[in-house]
Amino acid sequence: MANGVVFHTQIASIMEVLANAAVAEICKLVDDDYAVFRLEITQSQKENRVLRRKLLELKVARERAERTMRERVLACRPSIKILDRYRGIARGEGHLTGGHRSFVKPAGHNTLRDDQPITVDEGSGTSTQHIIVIESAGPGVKQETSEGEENPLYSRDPQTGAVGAPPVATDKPTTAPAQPKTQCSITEVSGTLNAILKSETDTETSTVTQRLLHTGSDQMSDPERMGLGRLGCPPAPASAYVLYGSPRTVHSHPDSCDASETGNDPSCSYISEMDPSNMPLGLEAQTDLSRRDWNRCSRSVYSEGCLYEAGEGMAIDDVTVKVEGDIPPTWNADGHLGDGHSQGRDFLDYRESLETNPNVAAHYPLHTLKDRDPLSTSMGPSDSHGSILFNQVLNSDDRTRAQAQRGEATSGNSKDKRFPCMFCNKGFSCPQKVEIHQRVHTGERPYSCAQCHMRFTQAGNLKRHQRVHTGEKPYSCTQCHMCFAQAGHLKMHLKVHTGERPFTCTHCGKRFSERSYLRIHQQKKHSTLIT
DNA sequence: CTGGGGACGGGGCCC
DNA sequence: GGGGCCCCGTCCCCA
Repeated sequence: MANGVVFHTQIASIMEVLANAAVAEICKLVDDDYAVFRLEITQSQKENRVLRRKLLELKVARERAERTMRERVLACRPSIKILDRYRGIARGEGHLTGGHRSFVKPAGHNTLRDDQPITVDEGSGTSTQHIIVIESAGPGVKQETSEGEENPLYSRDPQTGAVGAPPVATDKPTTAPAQPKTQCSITEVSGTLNAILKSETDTETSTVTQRLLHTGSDQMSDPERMGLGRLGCPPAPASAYVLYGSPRTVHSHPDSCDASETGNDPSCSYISEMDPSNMPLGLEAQTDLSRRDWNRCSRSVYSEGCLYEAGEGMAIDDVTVKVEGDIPPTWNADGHLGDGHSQGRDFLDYRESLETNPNVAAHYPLHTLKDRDPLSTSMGPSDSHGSILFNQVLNSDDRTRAQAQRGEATSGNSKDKRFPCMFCNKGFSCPQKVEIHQRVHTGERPYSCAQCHMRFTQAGNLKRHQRVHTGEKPYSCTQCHMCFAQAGHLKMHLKVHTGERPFTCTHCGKRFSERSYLRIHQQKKHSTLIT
């Protein structure tokens, strides 16, 4: 019995020894493998660093090459290239996902420091290779007209008012006598270019966005006050326009590229730094004559609306475009600085106008625009309403384009419609029609509802709108007891009773009472669009 | 399907 | 008679 106990004890001891030996062996193996593994990790990390460095070098080289290429392209066709992208965006071909934007910062605005580059996504939004900076600074000067058609108003010295004073421009191309009339001349009447698209190298300006501050006070010429005054509003249509912007001068100049290569494209616009002290431009410098001419010549072309994005850090209170020469009034704006919610329609691009509209090149003889007394001249700041209006402008631009695609727009060459829109070349029978139509482009809404302050481009639309407040529904259905505020709605409603469905889907044969229903159906069911 | 608004053409009135 | 101006009707889009 005792022997059995001893035997078991010995067995247990042996087992313990063996177990310890096994554990020790395992630990040794693990340690060895761990050391090897650590060594491999270290080597891999070193390789990763090397590869990363190489990748960075390649990326930098690629950026440099692309930048060089882009600069060359901009040197030839500065306006078109960048705005091509904007047009794509405006048409929904692109989407602003927080990168591809234009920035407009007012003078004295602290949120964006001068010369502070803003990296924006460009093109497909997959890379951030270039920088577009739209600058806005203090008062400056832009006085330029196309060679040979100098307008005394436009050539007026902003300080002295002297007619015919040469531009302050210093670039040779500006004064090149060989400058043909077809070269673009981005002209601003009384002020300066407020915003420019500038290449990263700060050597070339590709296009311009102009901005006017519309104010009713002649004293509001101080740049700082102007900047703060953005929260004000253009109080009256007849008041003067004041422009504030960068102390730079943009020159049109003979294209450095082969003229035949550029064709009808606008020439390059170069920017040169000017001494702000030498060119103070305030409203005081403008003569009454210039103001009158400004209003007379171009009032209907420009926006009087206030477009604001309250609290968004950026406001587009008054988008005004003046173009003389072959370049279209191209502008774009994004009221959402950095919020990542920009939609493609937040851009407005009239570049297309240039491609088809020779009238842009010349001053369209707009009829004298009387200072009408709209039902309400309230043009005050409208917080979010401004963005709504802005989008409506853009939407209407798309709509106009869609109508043109359906052949509803006329070319303006017709004898009966010999008054073309200087933006889209659509022809109208009389200048008043053109004026109304151009509000589509300018965003001007002179008719304001006293009840809700909604604004309209046409008096009739305001009148129709006011039925919303009055509850008037003068159009009643004879088949039922329904009443409508619009005749068109009654007409549409009657189709319910008649069963009329004139719009047929070409794919499935389903019929609809309205074109919009058919369009929605085809989009959903057939993924196609009707034109 | 309804309701609201954008845009345009046509017609009448006045100068 | 022609042009400017205004009003109205209409079509259309979109929510």
